[in-house]
Amino acid sequence: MTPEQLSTSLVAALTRLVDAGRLALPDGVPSEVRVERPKVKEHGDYATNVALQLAKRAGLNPRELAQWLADELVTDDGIEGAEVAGPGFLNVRVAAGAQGAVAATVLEAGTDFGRTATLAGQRIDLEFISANPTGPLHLGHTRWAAVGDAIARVLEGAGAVVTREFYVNDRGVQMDHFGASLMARAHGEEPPEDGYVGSYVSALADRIVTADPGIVDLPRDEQLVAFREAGYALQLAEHQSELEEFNTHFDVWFSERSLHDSDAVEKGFARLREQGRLYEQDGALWMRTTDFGDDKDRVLRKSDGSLTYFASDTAYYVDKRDRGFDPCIYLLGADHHGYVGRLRAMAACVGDDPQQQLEVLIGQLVKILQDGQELKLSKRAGTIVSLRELIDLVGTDAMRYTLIRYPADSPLTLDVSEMTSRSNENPVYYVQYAHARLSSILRNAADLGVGDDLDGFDPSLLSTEQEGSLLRALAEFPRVVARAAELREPHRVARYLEDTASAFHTFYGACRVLPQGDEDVTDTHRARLVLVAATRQVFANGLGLLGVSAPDRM
RNA sequence: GCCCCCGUAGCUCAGGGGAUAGAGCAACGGUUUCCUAAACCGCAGGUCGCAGGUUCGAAUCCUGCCGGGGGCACCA
Repeated sequence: MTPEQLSTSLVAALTRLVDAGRLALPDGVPSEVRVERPKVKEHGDYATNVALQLAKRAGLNPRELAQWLADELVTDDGIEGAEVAGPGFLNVRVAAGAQGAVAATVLEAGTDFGRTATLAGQRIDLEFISANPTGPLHLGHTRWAAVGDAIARVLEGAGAVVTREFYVNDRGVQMDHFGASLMARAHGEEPPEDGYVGSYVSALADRIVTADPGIVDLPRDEQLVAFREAGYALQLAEHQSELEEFNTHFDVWFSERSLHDSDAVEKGFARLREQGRLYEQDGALWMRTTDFGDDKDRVLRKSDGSLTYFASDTAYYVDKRDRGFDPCIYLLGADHHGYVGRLRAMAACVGDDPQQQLEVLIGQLVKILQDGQELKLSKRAGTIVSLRELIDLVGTDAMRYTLIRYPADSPLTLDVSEMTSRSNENPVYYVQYAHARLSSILRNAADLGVGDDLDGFDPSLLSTEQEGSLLRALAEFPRVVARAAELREPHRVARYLEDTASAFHTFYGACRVLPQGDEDVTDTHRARLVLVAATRQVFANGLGLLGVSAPDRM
């Protein structure tokens, strides 16, 4: 019996009470009843507070209503007992057979266990990182890479179709500063005042000159462009290969220039004009974002004829919507928080509902400590902890997991020594180890000729406390994934896996799975092996949602 | 001046109306003739920033304040 099935039984019980005229609910029977896993075992396998919530509306005593529900519920074969407790909680004990059947449910679903249809039909655009191609990806980008990618995986787990996009700001003055800095370094000069000074600039310049020695002899104007374009190409390629190595795949690398090369910007303007949100003043073209709560109108085309970043952003959004995405999700760093208001206003200006089509997730910044001192990250100053360095130091799995297991909207402080530690201080090993241990049992079982197939599986043999805890943990997985997708919070999956790993390790310590010595293979061995196989499946699926590997050996 | 995030164990952080507030790390003690000890078991650790309010019930929701981080505006 899964929590979903219990919830369904409770709704059915409520419906029967209403149909029998014993219960009157002004708002009707709720479509879903929340069921939770109690913290203490005296409170049963599952508990619900539905009686407390409905009693007032129904004009009843909560305990009385809970008792009626209990009486209805126990007519179900899968329910062993139901008791009223406290002010009106209903504590439910599930029959061992019904609970053990969860293992079979998991195995039958296989890699699909955990997938739901809660977001089915949605086509979601998820934009994240979107770093300028003027320097390496750093720790902040690394957080969005891990979290953004995990969000995409979780959304897909809930049935959505997701496109992951990286917006490349390859236009504007920053690019020229970048080109000028590369050129200066190639000539052994200091970068200009607004230039980039990190050591990576010199390294890039060297690579460019090595590949094309004649570049330094070009006229200054041409040379700057040549350096800019060569540097752009190298930096972008580096972003792409590093992110692939970090197990973060983008479906679309969207160039800002392409918006201007096509008619996208004009299409954006046309949309705004249709909506009556465009006007000219002082020689500039404005969007009337104040119609939708922005604190001032925004310039799209300056009086000198050049287009603002916001013009690109508007065109980009319109382009996404024209490609059929709903909603468009942006994952932005807290340093871009001031941008949210005008993005929302912009979406409204083109005729969308910002509550529906546009969603901005603000991620707080990451701090990194080394020897108790904060490492200040600055592309300009060249003090960068880059994605490349992090992958080399910590490894993709540990780095991804560490970043994903915290909610993105909570500020995060990581310690270099802790992150670089490959010891068991890192929770990722705790979870991966569970998978490795499970795999090992299955290998040994194969050697002993004990099958984990479902023929003759007797779920009622999984009756110990530890087996029950583990089964309930497994049954929780689909709800966790659905909730993580709904809230865009993949850290819930990581925390869930940690809890489930604990339940498994405890089970492992208490329950012998395989026969010892010359013992005969019993149905209990076989049942436990089914449970082991099911548990391994959940870890594999869960780690997959985080983009973290599930090793068979450690 | 306004807006957003945060404040929970010594440290890093979960929990975001429900029963006795949790995990990891750090500290202390124990467990391996037996499926992976990267594990398990035990012990210890808390005015959930402060003050009001909402209600059967608040760490959780509302208001105010304090503290930390970030953003916008203003000034230049």
